[in-house]
Amino acid sequence: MRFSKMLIPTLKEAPKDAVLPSHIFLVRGGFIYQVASGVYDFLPLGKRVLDKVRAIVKEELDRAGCQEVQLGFVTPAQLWRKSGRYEKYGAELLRFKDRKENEFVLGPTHEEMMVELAKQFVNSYKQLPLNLYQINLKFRDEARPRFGLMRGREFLMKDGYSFHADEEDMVREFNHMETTYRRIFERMGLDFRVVEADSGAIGGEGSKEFMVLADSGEDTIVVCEGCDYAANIEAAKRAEPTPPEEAPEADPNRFHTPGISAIEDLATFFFVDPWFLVKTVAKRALYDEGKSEIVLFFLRGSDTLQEVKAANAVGANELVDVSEEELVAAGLVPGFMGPVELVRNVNAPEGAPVYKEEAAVHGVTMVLDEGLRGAQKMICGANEKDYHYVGVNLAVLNDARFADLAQVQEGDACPRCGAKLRYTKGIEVGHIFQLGTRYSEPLEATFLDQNGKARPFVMGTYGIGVSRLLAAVVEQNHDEKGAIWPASVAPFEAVVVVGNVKDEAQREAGEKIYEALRQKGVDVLLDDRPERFGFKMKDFELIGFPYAVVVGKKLSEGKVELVCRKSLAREDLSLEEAVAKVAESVR
RNA sequence: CGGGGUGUAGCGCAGCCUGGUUAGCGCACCUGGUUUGGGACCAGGGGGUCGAAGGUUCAAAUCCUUUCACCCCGACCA
Repeated sequence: MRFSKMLIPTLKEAPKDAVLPSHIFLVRGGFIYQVASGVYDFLPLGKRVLDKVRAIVKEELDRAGCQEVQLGFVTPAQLWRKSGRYEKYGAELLRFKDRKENEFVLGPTHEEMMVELAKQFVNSYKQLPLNLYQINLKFRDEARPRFGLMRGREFLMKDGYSFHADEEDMVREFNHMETTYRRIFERMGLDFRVVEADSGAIGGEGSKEFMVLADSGEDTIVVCEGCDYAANIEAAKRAEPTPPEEAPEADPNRFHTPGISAIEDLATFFFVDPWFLVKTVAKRALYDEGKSEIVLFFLRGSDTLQEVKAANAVGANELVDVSEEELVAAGLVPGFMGPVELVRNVNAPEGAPVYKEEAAVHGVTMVLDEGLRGAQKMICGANEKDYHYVGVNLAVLNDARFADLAQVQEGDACPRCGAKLRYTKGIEVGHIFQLGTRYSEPLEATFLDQNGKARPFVMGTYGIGVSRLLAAVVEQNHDEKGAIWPASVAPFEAVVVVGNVKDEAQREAGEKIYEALRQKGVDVLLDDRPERFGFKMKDFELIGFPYAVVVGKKLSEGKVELVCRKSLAREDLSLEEAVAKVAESVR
């Protein structure tokens, strides 16, 4: 391909709204063009990269035994109603009607459609397991698209779904997919971590995310300095923390704490570490069909509430802030809430302090963090204005509802090896998930087992953000001049730059090298534009082809220059050497 | 969805506050010439419903109203 014939509109200036390097360079390099909020056109260079990424994904999945299909981008609303997601998915689902007033949605993900497909054609355990995938457009009407391809509304995604006769086989495939995904991202030259992820209402260890490490990532992940433990902060665990100091000695008592309710102020007031305080976080939990309730989450004052964990603990779709007025209306005392009277205590041990009668609250659910189980000598709100209890033994609440609610903090100990955990940022490029029968059951997708009994498919689901990968690759491979593509996904593996096209000898040598590289199977571009040398080199650096063979002044000595985009190192070689070296380097 | 901001040539911007001839600049583009190892220079040239609609006025890019789009912070993100 010749540069002079290709539509490659490189820009000297960055678009004013671009912040991330990947966004800036993809636009400046002429890869993509924004047509609407969160919707991008792929120009020739962008399309080439996209196709290469897509090809790698396809190659590895096919090798892993998956079968590619392509489902309709436009999907009937009826299916979504059946699974209950038509309402639940919310505003992100783009709904519309055709001329006959039939309702449709643009597919944001395709569980329903794929389950329907399996239901239609898979009837027997003999047909299992089956792993179907597609690489197709998705549309999610994101509240706030941003960062170029990183968070678009329309995007290319690989979504796969596997069907199994039992849990065990599904887990086997899940692990197989993890291996396959690792290969895919390794081939793209990405530095990534496989992290344990939030598996939502399903729970368990059935969800892993593939995170490309980058400061600009939108997800916070917790990684261990000692072993390979890594988890999304929404799901991260830690070894049981050790108390920071001796527990404060205090007889069980009700203590006057006028106007003091913030954790910090209490810690100062009582001269104790926040570890010994009970923090109460009030939220309104939203459920299906517009139902909601106030939930009080209790945890150590030294911890903060992890909202995803908290939402999962009560099975809520979402947690929102709740106003003081609402709390008061529910019979609560904002600023002085504590678990003691609120959680019914039926097994108070001998010698437990006598607290006042259970507070007159209604419609409130309470959950305690695991870290408070059996905690002793604690200080907590007395559910009375300006009063706290000291010397509280929370063992009295052992029958209460406990869950992991606390957010893992930097410096906490690894749950596996005990080394220190720290935070890093990641871009989610893949997610694999043990679905179970979450969709097959409500959609009545069943098969007949050996005994001729109908059973719902046990499913797994696996996603890769294909267009997002372009952004992730650039985010991790760029310098101040532009992108630096790994050869495996580069729009071209090399460019031959003719320094001055009016110089007949240079032009001819350029053509010769270009042809020789093509003969060797190198995906090469010939920059034959009538531009000055510097201009072309800037474009090479901006676009980020892995190698440039520069035909210029040293041609008179029989030399051309090989420039490595990554190191920017250059070396003088004969024409033949340059061709051989490029061909070898991109393999 | 809450808060803030911006819409003027393909891109980046000035002009608006304080209304007044043909709406300007840089880059890009076209023609000719000189250049040719790090985003060249000279000369000439083309391109704009000033986001849209309505209003005020003798007169609107400029003031008012409505509306649309895009961006930023936050909320949200299978």
